[in-house]
Amino acid sequence: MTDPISRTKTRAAPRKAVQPPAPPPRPALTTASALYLREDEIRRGIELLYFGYSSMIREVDAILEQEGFGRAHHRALYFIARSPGLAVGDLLRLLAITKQSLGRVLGELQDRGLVQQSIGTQDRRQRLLSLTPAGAALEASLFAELEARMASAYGEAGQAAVTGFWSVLIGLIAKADRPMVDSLGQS
Amino acid sequence: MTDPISRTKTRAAPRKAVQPPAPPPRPALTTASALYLREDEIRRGIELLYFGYSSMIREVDAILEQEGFGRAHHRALYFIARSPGLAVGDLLRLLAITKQSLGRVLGELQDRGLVQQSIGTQDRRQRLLSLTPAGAALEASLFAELEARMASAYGEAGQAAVTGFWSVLIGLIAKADRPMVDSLGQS
DNA sequence: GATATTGGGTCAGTCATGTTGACATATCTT
DNA sequence: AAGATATGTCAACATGACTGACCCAATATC
Repeated sequence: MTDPISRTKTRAAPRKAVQPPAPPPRPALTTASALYLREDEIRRGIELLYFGYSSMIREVDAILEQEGFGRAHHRALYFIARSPGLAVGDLLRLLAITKQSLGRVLGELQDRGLVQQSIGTQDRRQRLLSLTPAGAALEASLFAELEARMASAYGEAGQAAVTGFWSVLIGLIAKADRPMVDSLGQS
Repeated sequence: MTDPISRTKTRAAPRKAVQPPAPPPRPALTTASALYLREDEIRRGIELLYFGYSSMIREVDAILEQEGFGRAHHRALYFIARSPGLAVGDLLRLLAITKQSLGRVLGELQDRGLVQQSIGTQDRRQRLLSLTPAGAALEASLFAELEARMASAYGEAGQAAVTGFWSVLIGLIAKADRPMVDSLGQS
């Protein structure tokens, strides 16, 4: 029993502590230094995106928990608020989840009287989603939190920074998906 | 049974389709128009952040799935790669999850031979985390995907935009958390 | 007009990742 | 010596994803 790696043992077997690893082999400052600089810039972007998103959503999570909802409910509320009359299929494409997953969330929102459906006018198979007054009120309170954070960040950074912020994010989105995102504004 | 709202019924009761909602009451173009403009800018930021993050992570998810891992494993790998010798407690603070959640993830990574621990030099209670060569290889392949996306977005947007991108994201992070994020670079 | 496709809904089971709460052990601090 | 800290572990549970298999109604196609 020299190297207890397996996790299948019934009673816990502590994982071995090894020798401290050799320090990472930092290259001499030659032609490679530009590449290292670039890697750091990339990593910084990844990290800021991760922590920025987490921070923005944190307070919203707290409100949602009080209401007995989760982020999934919020995303549905958000996009329905953004594009009233959205069809179920369009919402599915935006969220990129399965019909079954969305079905549960949407069902709960309808049963709580926050979301309602109407029958499509051109295509009667469609179900067009909209918020009830209660749904609009909840969405507004959630949006207010996001807005406060975002407006403060915009203000700190300035208008030019906001433009840059947008354009980098657009660049991250696959070209095929960009029309979908762009069309959210004007409905 | 006019309004089958309850979800407690055994057999499905279809939710009612209501009258199409009145069109949203857009205000006349008075003093409020500046506010509406601002709301749209805020919503655009929220959406781009959501879709940008999703898009960036998408291909990484595919690789992880092949390996039988999830995003949680990736986050651990990422931060250990970023700050070799990171203590468990520091990783917990970065991820903002519970010890038990991290324990499972870290255990799996160790059992698969991707992560190893060593005993802290100043404080022998600490367990310092580092990647094995296999772990470093997997992390590198995941990073390569993120890097490709991010570098392309940086390139499309230009250096000035990248600076703006960073500064808005920093603004989103609570001031108390900023030192933690900043310290990732120089370890 | 018959048939195929599409939009939406539902049941059932599974998985990944988070949570509380309670304890155990080794090490550091006072 | 006593208490605080860093880490690990067991157990039970919640959420929100997933796959797969069906169903109905309405539209499109041949």
